[in-house]
Amino acid sequence: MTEWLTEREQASWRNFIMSVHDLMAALEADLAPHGITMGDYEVLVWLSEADEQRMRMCDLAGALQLSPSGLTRRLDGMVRQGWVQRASCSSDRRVAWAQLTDTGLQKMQQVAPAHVASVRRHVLDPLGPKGVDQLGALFGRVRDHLQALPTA
Amino acid sequence: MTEWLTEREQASWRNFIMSVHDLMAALEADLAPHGITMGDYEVLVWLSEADEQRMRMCDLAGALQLSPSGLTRRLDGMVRQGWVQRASCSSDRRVAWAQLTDTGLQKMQQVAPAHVASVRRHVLDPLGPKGVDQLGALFGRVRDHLQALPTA
DNA sequence: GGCGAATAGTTGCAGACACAACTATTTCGT
DNA sequence: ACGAAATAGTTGTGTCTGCAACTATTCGCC
Repeated sequence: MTEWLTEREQASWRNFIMSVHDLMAALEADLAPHGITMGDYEVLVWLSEADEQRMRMCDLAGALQLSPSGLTRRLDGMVRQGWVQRASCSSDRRVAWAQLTDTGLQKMQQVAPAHVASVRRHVLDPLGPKGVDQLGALFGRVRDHLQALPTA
Repeated sequence: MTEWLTEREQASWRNFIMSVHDLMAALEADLAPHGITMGDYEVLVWLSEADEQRMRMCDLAGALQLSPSGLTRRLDGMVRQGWVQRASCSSDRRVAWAQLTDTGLQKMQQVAPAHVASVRRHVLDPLGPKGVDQLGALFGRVRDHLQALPTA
């Protein structure tokens, strides 16, 4: 309840805040030579894991933590590249399916090893197994806490 | 060196990735009613801690992990609000100082408690002292590792 | 059954940011 | 001491994203 952070708290917090930016930049940079962004890659991953390799736009937006309009435009680009298709839903004509194409699946399979290696190199290896478990536990707690008060 | 992540690794990694987005959004949302963004707030913090409460643009950009042009525009906005001033440097006429104003310092002092409370609420409290130390240690390792290979 | 509310998606618009190109100034090698 | 290279900052441009407004469809309650 104090007004300020302790030295320790401040050091930890800044370590975190400043690492995140560099980390994301490094992952993005590792993926760039393979001709895809993290954003598009994540779409491929979610769709590839989904039932029939397709998702409703709104569910996909939720999974990606993206606004509806943001997803619309991201998908526009991916459709242009032939990685996904839009398909209409017969049972609910409001929804649009985002459907992974064969090309998209191939792209994902082609790029995934590089991304996995990148995550390993920048995060998992430096932290070690113990550290990775800690990471998961810490952010699990943060996540639970955040979801407990979504609109506070 | 495996091609994929283990279940454990995947769970930890996704916990992290998805938490970060929500966490930043929550911090931003807590600050918004006070009429300032995280980005501008961080500028105020850095300047308030700096010698004579001013920094060279390039140093400030580095501290904020922002591109030169990004900082130029952010400062434009903050100058408009009267929180900072630009000043020229007599010893090196290439550099522009970003100088915190009294108004800017007051603004920072006024909103800081809210931000500190927000960080406590969303991160430090859920993690506890042990967790906070772990957080700092983990990202210290990530950060060291990243800085070891800046342009790889 | 029918009308208001909720939900799915897209589009217009504005903001934040990075990269590239440019100017101005300083530093360094010879 | 002079010219090339490095450094500091700004501006032009394009991309990504979110919010607000809008249409279309479905759901729920009377």
